[in-house]
Amino acid sequence: MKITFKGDYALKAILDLAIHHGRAERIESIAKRQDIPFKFLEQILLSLKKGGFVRSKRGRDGGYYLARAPKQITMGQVIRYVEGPIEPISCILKKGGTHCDFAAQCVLRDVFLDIGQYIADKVDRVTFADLKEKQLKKLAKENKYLNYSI
Amino acid sequence: MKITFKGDYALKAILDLAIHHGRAERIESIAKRQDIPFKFLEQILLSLKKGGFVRSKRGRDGGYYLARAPKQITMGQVIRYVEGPIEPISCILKKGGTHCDFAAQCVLRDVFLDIGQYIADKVDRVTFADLKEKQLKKLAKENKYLNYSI
DNA sequence: TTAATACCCTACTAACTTGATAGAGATTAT
DNA sequence: ATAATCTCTATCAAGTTAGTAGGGTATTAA
Ligand code: FES
Ligand code: FES
Repeated sequence: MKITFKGDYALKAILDLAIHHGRAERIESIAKRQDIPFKFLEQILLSLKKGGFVRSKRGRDGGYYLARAPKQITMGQVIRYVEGPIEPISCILKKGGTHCDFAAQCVLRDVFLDIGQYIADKVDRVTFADLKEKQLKKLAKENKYLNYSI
Repeated sequence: MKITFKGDYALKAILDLAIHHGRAERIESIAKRQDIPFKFLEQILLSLKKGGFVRSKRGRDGGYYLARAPKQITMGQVIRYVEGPIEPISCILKKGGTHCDFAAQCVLRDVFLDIGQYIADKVDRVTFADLKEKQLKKLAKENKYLNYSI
């Protein structure tokens, strides 16, 4: 019951691009800011590009940028793309992809479906515009106390 | 974001023992009813015994039985025991076990904590008495239509 | 007492997933 | 040209998952 580093990194990368929305950001900049291994992030961004979340520009002054506005991207879309289905499958899916023979009588399944529904609802409602706003507020509050600039 | 077969089997085994509460059930009977590989279930039950969920009786007419009433066992207890923490850790836990350096500013963490809280609440509220009751009702309803007996 | 029954325990393994790293190639601004 | 950047494929060590194998030990019916 966990999200992988890959998924976590993907979310962080997109949040980073949301915060710097409007210009192309180099992989290395994102990697440093978000503390992600450079070469790993390279692969993740390539995958996110295939998924239609980001676009890129090559050569000097190149980098990555969001394919659409932060408001149009949800956590759910990203998680499903890099991690697969969100539902905490018990044996909801059996081998093939269709659900198991006992599904109709399975009371465990009901609980997991309920949980899956909650998670889906949650992550589908959170956009990267929301995350960006919250992130900036948190940082602003910190700056007030610590006198740092980022 | 998934539960393993081991966890699924553990839940099914305990539900089976809850349904047959009062007598000792052989591993093989449980394995057949719940469609679990015998030798795998053997290990799982041994582990559940160490965890204090079940007790056993050896020799002829031996088998496993619940260590306490179905009402006193929750899904959460079992899942945590066989699967570890329920929370969909983002990078909430870093290497050691303490949370990461950026936790205070991390907006992703907030979302995952919320989800983790919901899951924990849910599975901690569902007891095996609840599951047993629902299971028996489902089976009864099926029997009415199909004229089967189990 | 003894044979049958059933749990106890440890070791092993094949396949898969995770979290990367390596390096050559393609593209673009200056 | 050339330096900066993304592109793409391959590889890999470590860990996890889903089992299997096989002998050992306790209990009890007969
Ligand atoms: S969904 Fe298959 S047994 Fe529960
Ligand atoms: S909790 Fe560590 S960066 Fe989010």
